[in-house]
Amino acid sequence: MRYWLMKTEPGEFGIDDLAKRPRKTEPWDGVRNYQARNMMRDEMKKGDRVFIYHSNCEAPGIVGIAGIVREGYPDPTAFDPEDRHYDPKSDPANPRWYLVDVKFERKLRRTIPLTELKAQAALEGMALVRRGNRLSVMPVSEREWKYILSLE
DNA sequence: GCCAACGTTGGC
DNA sequence: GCCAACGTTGGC
Repeated sequence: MRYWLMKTEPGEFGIDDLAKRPRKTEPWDGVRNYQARNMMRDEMKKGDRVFIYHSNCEAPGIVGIAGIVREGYPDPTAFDPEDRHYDPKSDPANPRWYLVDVKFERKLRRTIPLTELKAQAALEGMALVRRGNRLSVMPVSEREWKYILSLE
C-alpha cells in the first residue's frame, strides 16, 4: 500500500463535500497535469491512502484522509464540450486524461496547516513544502505519513 | 489582488 | 529542439 496527497480547493470541492457524497465517493476529475495524470493512471492502487489537502484558501493545509476505491480510468469530463475541463485533444480511443475514485475516510482532528508542515525538519524532502510546487497529486512516504499523523 | 514559479504552446 | 510568450497555480 502506498500513500499520497491530493489537493483540492474547498471553495470548489472540499473534504466536507466528499463526506456528503453518496457512498462518500467522488471521481477525482479535472486534473490536467501530466505528472499527476501518470500517477493516477499508473501508480495509484485500490486501498492506497490519501491525505486531502485544501489549497487556495484562508488556511491551506491537510484536512483529512481518503482512500483509493477505483483505479485509473479515462476522465469523462475531457470528452464533454460542456464541461469546463473539456479537452478537444483527448481522443476517446486514446484518452489523454485519467482519474481515480476517492472515498472519504475521516477528517483529521484539526487542520494541519502548511505553515506548520513547512516548519518540520522531518518533512523537508516533501514535494508539498518545496518552493513553487504546483503538483495536485503527489506521493507521500510512509515515514512522512506517520510523522504527519503524529502532529494531529 | 499580487506575483513568483512553473507547465504548455507554438513559431522558427 | 529551442525558447519566448502565455496561462495557471497557489501562497501570501
